[in-house]
Amino acid sequence: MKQETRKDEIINTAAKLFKEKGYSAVTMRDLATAMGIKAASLYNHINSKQEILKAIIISIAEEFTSGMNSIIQSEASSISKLESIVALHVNITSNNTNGMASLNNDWMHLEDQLDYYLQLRNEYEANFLGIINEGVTASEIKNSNPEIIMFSMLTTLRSLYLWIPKKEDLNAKNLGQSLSEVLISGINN
Amino acid sequence: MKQETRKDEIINTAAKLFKEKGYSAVTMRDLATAMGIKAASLYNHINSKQEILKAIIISIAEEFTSGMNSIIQSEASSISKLESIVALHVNITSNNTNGMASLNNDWMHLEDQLDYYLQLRNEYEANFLGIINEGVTASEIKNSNPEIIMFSMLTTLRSLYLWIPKKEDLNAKNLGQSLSEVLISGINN
DNA sequence: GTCTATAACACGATAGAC
DNA sequence: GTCTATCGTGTTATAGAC
Repeated sequence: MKQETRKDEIINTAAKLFKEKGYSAVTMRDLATAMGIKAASLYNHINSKQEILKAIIISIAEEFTSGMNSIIQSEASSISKLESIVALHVNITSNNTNGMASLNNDWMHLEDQLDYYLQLRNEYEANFLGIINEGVTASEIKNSNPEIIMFSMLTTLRSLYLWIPKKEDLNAKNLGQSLSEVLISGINN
Repeated sequence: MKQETRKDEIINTAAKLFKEKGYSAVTMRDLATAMGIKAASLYNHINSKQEILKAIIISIAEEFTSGMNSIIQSEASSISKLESIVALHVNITSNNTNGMASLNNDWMHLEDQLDYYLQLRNEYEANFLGIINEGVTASEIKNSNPEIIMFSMLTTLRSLYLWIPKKEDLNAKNLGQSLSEVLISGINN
């Protein structure tokens, strides 16, 4: 575990504030106050507000891409791959709850890196849908609407950042298992 | 169908812009440009930017409260009530896709009406959870974690505004049925 | 109902002292 | 590494002409 630099501290504090009010509503003065310093002092560690947003979002997006690549290269069943995706979201979100809020809500405020982010997101969704379609072909998954299935799963997983902080008693493994069961097997008797 | 006033036109245009960039990132100049007028002219129809946000969010929140009250007063089964909740979200979101984005993402920028909004939201979630708990007691719903069930369903339903505009071929009734099946019966064979 | 002009203030970012 | 002071610009909103 590398020790946290002052720049990391700024980025983590910013992520917390961005979660509460969104990127546009958080000023550099807000961020400085939360750090206990003056706004001008922030610029000794970072070059711009935009750089902070980029640092938060792109690193997480690349984590998802990397995790998805491992999953699609495995030879597990489609259902098992979906369970791995649930676990991937639970793990990344548990480790960076605040950053996930920016990824979900403030990606459109990326400037230089917007196209790159959208590319990663589109690839991720295409891989996700591919797994579901495989599962339908293999009769592991019901032959209903694959896009509705992906939409339902992915929006639930993307919203985990809102919910994990309230449920600290559930560890990541248990949460992943419970959530997989609800998403895959449904809720009715 | 009452005819659209200039004020309604401003509110609807604002909702569209708020969906794209969020309340804080949309300026009165942006809004005026989208309307084809100058920023100062907006103030002949509305009193403040805040008033626009309030008009968008509170009316939708009250629609949900009203719909939920009808559902809990019915004597349907718990599963049937959940299907009605899905239909409620599909209907409201279909009729006001842009406004749903503000409800989900910009409620924290409400000033005077923030407490009222939070009260409506908390009551809605409590009623939702109550229906699930009833279903568990009546053995209609699996005895797993009711909060995870609510979280999963509600976050999917709250994200419908992102998805409905892309799927104009599906009408509200079909979408509601397909989504109910995925959420209630799961996806596996 | 829309315009031009502008008030009053907040914003991101920089310069230079310590 | 943090500060004070400030630049240039953008922000919501108002005043008053047409």
